[in-house]
Amino acid sequence: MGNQMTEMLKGTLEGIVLAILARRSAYGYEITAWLRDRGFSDIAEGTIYALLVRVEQRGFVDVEKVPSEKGPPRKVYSLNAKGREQLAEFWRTWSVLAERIEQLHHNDHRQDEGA
Amino acid sequence: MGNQMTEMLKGTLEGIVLAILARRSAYGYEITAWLRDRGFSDIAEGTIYALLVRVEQRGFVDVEKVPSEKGPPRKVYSLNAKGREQLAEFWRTWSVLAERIEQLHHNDHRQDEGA
DNA sequence: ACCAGTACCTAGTGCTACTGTATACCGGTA
DNA sequence: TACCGGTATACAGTAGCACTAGGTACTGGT
Repeated sequence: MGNQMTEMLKGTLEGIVLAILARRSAYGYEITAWLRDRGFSDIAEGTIYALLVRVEQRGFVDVEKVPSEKGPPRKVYSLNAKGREQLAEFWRTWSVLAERIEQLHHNDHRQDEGA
Repeated sequence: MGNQMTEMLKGTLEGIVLAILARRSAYGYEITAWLRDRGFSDIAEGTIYALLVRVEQRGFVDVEKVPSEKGPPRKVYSLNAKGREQLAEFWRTWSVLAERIEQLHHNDHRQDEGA
């Protein structure tokens, strides 16, 4: 993937996955496929699994092992209360950053205004 | 600073600084102060200097040493052509990411819509 | 002589995403 | 039977970035 996007995903990818899990429970392989369907073109599979381990260890999600007809058992993740709080915090941080950057973007197109 | 914001700044802080330099040339101490004035509350000084070294090594900026009446000489950075191209690339990447995330943010508030 | 403000620099740390590889289960096919 | 592709997870090693916590150096005021 583009190096720039890779760096930008740091700190946001976790929020993205939590947001997906807020809509419905899902397992790693599914999330990866979902992300690829949307524009997140080629997020490495390994990345998602590592992230899911992380959020599980932090207690943001509950896990349930569910047998699959098509392969090995799935680990289905559900967002819990703590995870929902974390997601809310993510949106707060994101909003602050996005707003400040959009301001810069604006000013970037018409130079000089001191304040 | 908040851990979340710290992680989110990875990959975006460079773009932010380039955007600042697109408006006018500046030196490290000045940029740090500027960022603190704006909402980027407590970005560490060391961070900015390290970042400036990086973008200089990549050839995105030109540097000029200017004596100061108030302390040691300043290293004034100016965005050059290559830097302007990098900044444009940054805005492209940012736009893609921000759009996708905003979509998620939207859907986050009214559940289920399959596609 | 000392301190605060200005201005810069650097080694080491922690966190995160990526790469590459390994494991395992299933169905289809040669 | 043997093999391959799709499904599904896991993990060790790598690279990049912001932060911490120092340090250097120049100026003016007390």
